[in-house]
Amino acid sequence: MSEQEREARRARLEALRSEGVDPFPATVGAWLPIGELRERYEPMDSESLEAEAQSVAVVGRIMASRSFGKLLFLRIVEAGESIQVSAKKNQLDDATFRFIRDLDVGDFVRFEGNLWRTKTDELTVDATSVRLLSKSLRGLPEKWHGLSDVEIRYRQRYLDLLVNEDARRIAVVRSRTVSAMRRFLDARGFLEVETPVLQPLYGGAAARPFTTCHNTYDQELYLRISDELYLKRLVVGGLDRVYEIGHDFRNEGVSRKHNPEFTMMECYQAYADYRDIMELVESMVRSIAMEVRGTLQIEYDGEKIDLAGAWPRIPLCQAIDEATGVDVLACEDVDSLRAAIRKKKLGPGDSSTWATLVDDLFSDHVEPTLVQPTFITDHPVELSPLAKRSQDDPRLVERFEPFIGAMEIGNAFSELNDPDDQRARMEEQLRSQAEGDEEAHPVDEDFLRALEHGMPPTGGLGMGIDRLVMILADAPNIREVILFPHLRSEIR
RNA sequence: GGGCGCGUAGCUCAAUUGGCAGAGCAAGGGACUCUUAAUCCCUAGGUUGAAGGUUCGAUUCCUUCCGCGCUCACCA
Repeated sequence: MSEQEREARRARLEALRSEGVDPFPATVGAWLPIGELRERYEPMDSESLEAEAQSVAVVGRIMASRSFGKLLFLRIVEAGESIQVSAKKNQLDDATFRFIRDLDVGDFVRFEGNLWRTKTDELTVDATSVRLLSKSLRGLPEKWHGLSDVEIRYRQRYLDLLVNEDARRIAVVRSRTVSAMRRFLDARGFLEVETPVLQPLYGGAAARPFTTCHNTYDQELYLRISDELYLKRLVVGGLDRVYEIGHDFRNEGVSRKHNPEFTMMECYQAYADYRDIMELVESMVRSIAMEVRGTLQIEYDGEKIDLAGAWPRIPLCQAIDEATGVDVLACEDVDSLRAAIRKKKLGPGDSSTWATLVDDLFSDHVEPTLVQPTFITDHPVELSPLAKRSQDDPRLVERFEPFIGAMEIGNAFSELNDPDDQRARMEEQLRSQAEGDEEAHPVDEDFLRALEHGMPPTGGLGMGIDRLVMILADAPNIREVILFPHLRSEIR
């Protein structure tokens, strides 16, 4: 039973206490990082180590132990680096030897000792003294097969991180991705800002929000679905280049690509348009990939992906035409487009509006093919209430979405700064909301007032950090790149 | 939310047609001074996710519920 091992460990804990040993001491004492130790001593052979005869101190968590009666080998890990520790009965007093022998896998310890090499040439710290740093009361998952139960891996991520190298690797890739992104944006003169998560009105994306309530103000609030409208207010206020990295919350289903709470980077650049932002995305992804992976040729889901160079720019309607033979721009209304879809036998075409039919065609026939980095540009205006109209075709907007690995990793446009057009589009959204579209935006009068004060021509970008990390870490599921992904409550 | 699948010891997995729930690792005891999945001997460890039902008998068949996965819908 699970109790069995825990009782044994508790018994040892009590035994230590009764001997006057603090199982959870406050101080550690000086120690040498294992990584540094390896760097310094790995090149040295047995004789030079012996000649050096210098005592070292290491700390770490015991991950394995093997006993030969009068000789013990332990493996300790600290900061992802590990080293072997030996304890020899004939070189230690009885109490110290017994103390080391009775340590459990999982305990944190500090050893002092001398370096030597075993018969198999392994660099090893031969312990001369030991100090317990923290007692572990539960065993680690199995050492050979490891931990593969997906539910435990997500719920008890600390175990996953301890025993599965890949979990640790992905966490590192994620951290480095975010810091590389910050460095890139900072270097381009962007200012990192923070805007409200709790908002009286939500907007900036097509999604249903989470709702909450402020008790003392008796005020209904929404967890933000995007940062967009606040960041644009800052551009109105003269912060010409701003970005924010934070969580957005969308009250929708979960999938391989969707977590209800996810990390978004949004940036806005005044005096720029969506073409400038395309250049920014190409440069940023290249820069991050070089820092994180050291190469622009990566593999995702078994496909080789080349992040170098300029990415193809394909207008959305053209991409649909090429994939399906349906020229959506030639179909003036819902009915003619639906007729064209049925004529090509591309499915029922049961969405209710022209724009959503276009969206469906794209999702079904184009998106799965966008494995190499690609910009899909010039979306229908109905799908993009916050983007500026295209100069060439008023039915389209200056917008693009970068795709990698058949996954949309961002969304960008020349920001709509005409307050009257913006008002008209928001009111259009209101009408579709009345018709049952639960994801339509409400009208944000405060935002419209800001636009009336004047916003410079601005290019804006939102990028899904989780998905970018999936690409860079070659992770097939968004839950692998989120340390604590959303799961149903364990306790009902 | 729909469909399909899964849930057995701390971990990884077995269990014939419905017929006494088992192994390896981990744990406890013992042997062992060169292991790195150490080896060898012994021991203990289970409400088979939960609750019902069918049956002489259920891990196995049925129903409901809980959780997880895949998938569709939703969703950028």
